Amino acid sequence: MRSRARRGPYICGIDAAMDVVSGKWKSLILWELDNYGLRRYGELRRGLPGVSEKMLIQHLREMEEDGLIHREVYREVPPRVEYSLTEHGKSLNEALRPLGVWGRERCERLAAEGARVSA
Amino acid sequence: MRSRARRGPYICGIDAAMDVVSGKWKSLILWELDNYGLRRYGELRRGLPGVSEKMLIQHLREMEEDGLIHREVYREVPPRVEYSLTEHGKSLNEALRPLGVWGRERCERLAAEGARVSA
DNA sequence: TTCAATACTCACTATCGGGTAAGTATTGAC
DNA sequence: GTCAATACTTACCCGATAGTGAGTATTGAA
Repeated sequence: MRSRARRGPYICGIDAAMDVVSGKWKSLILWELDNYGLRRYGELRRGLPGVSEKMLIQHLREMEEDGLIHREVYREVPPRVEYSLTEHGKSLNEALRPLGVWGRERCERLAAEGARVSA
Repeated sequence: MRSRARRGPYICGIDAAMDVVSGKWKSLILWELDNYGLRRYGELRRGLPGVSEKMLIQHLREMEEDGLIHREVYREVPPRVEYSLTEHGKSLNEALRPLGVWGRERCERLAAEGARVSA
């Protein structure tokens, strides 16, 4: 299998950041973990409606490998695994904030356009 | 053909911004146009070593449709077409800046790691 | 004995982004 | 008549990304 080929060389900072954050659910995982602090696998799955189990663990593994999140396993039955953000994950989330603001403004523009069109 | 299906609905601002900026060369195109102000098609192609003509115009068309760039055609022979950033494009570039900084720090971390490993 | 609960793991398939390479249109210079 | 220069356009292919659905391991409860 082995996804994850990149990890550089990168042509610029944006490229390096994108490599880590590109993936259908990664920014949402980042947001969930930032919002809740600590999240079990099943909680994440239920918190991201539509995510497949395969993609969820694949993304979690890659983000762990990239040093964005921490994975804590409790040897219990039934098993318990808790995910949280590392410092790098937190700072990435901060760095994404302006982009989120820009995106929300874009949404508003699109909504306004749509309203004008459908009027 | 028709790429470009999204344009919402988006689940959050990051999602909306990512939809617009995801594409192998888009952030670089943004940077080129921000850096030079005005850029012809051929200049962009030469400024982005490795880009294929197909991907370049595809990205340019999508970015124009998304309101990020302006396309000015001069009816001359041989033809001349100049691209530039719109206000939205400029603000997107601003919003991407912290991400670029984060990415550069990540590059430095990776380099340090690599140095330690190869030592 | 069977089931529930949790967190995966695996095989198969489909879709999409991107690469390659050739072709188009226009007109002035040679 | 042919070529150069520019900005595309088109057809075909490939690999990466993502979806589907079934299977695994453990142990306490019913």
